[in-house]
Amino acid sequence: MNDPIASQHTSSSVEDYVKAIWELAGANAASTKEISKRLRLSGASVTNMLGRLKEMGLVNYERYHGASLTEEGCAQALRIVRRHRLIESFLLEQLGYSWGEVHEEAERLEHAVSDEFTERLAEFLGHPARDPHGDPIPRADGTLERDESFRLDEAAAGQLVRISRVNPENPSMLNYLGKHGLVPGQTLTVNEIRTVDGVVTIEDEDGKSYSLGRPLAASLFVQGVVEPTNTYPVEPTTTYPS
Amino acid sequence: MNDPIASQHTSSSVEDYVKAIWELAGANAASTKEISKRLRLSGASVTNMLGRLKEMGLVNYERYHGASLTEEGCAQALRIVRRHRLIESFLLEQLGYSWGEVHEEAERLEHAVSDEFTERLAEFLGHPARDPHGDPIPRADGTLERDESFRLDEAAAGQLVRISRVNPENPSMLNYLGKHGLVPGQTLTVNEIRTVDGVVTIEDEDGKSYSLGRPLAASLFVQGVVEPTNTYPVEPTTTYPS
DNA sequence: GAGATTGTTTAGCCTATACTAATCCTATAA
DNA sequence: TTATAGGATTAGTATAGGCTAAACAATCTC
Repeated sequence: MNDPIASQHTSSSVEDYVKAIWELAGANAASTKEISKRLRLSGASVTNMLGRLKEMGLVNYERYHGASLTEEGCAQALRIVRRHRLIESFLLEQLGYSWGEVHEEAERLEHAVSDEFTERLAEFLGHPARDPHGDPIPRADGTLERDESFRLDEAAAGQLVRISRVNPENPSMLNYLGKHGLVPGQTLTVNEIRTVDGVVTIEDEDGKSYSLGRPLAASLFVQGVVEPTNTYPVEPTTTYPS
Repeated sequence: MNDPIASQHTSSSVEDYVKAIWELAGANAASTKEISKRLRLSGASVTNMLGRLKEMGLVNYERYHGASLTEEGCAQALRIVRRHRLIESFLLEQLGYSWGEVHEEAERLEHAVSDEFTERLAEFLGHPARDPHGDPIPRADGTLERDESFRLDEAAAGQLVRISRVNPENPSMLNYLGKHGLVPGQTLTVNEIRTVDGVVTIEDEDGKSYSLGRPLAASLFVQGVVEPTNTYPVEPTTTYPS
């Protein structure tokens, strides 16, 4: 009577592993230790599951040498990440969740929703390209926007940058940054980078300046912005680009 | 490392049993057979789980005599039903699901969403009192609107009735009824009830008439409507009731 | 190159939840 | 009052996915 008919869903556990490997390593191999730390499981459990994932064709795995995603595993990871980021967008923008609350809920929901739901939600939200943290949302066809951003603490002093995304790992940081308007889209000038302790001093568009400790600075991902030196008048276009 | 901290969620299985018992029996006892049929599980599995549910204090259970919900079990069932019906409302009204698709998705989601999510969703939907099938949505405080409706095939010939809800069990019936506008809120006149084969003939507000076979007629729940004979002008009120 | 350190795997176990087959009750029908 | 049919339970088993403790491999240091 155990009837797996039409179950497009692998188990929640399997999905967690695949996603974790994707987040940890992308196309590279993730070690047992890394995975066990991230999922808060014992190493033994991870070893065990990696064997199973290999059987399923989701990872390449050789003992003592970590695991990397196969093509299929990677596709699966992107499906989960797409679900996750769309759900986060919905929770934040429509249901009024705060940045801190959102992650845990999305973490549970991402294993329960169908592809049907996901695509209808995407439609409902207007097919956003990025979630509220600024992370790109994988597309339904399994492609993912290339991300050119780098950590704020790797910027150069004097550089003009725009916040492209915020590491969603730590809710209290998220809330802090959100409160000060340090959210995706904001433009900042990097005033000083103290390599000794990692403190980064920045100035926002209103001229307010902040000193961010290393953990905060490492949570902010930015892209370089080229200050236009010569501005030519923009030719009027006949159509209105969105 | 198995850490059930702060888990307001009982397992999905437990929730399914509790909900099934509620739907089958309300305050009465449900038999092992009934439960096993509804959940599509073997009788042995059900017996086993009923023992466990009793340990948890969710049901009263004596072997060979079925199980009924305890107060706590009932409260839990109502929480799940509330989640289910709110989710169904959202899927139908906001995401554009059809009546047939909605049930399965809600069935999965109801086990994944938190109370936080549920209440925010209720707010988002404007705190509806009934779901799109016309079923009353249990309130956050655990109370449930009394339902005065009866099955269409138990109406009297000549009676004027209003559809109050539609049994959501059978998707294809739902779709059929929906296509013909036989949805909650519609007013009908019962023309004839053939007790021999259970066929009910009705007439809708536009004068169109339908013959419904027994299964369809038993899926439509209606309330009697009293045709106003004397209409008095309504006194104006000084406050605007919502 | 020999330890020492740290990460990985193996072995053995546990729980939740399902299953089948066999047995046991209960209620109904004669 | 008893036979019997059908529902309920028990016994034994399976699978997924965790765990700990102990053994093992790889790497880093001297």
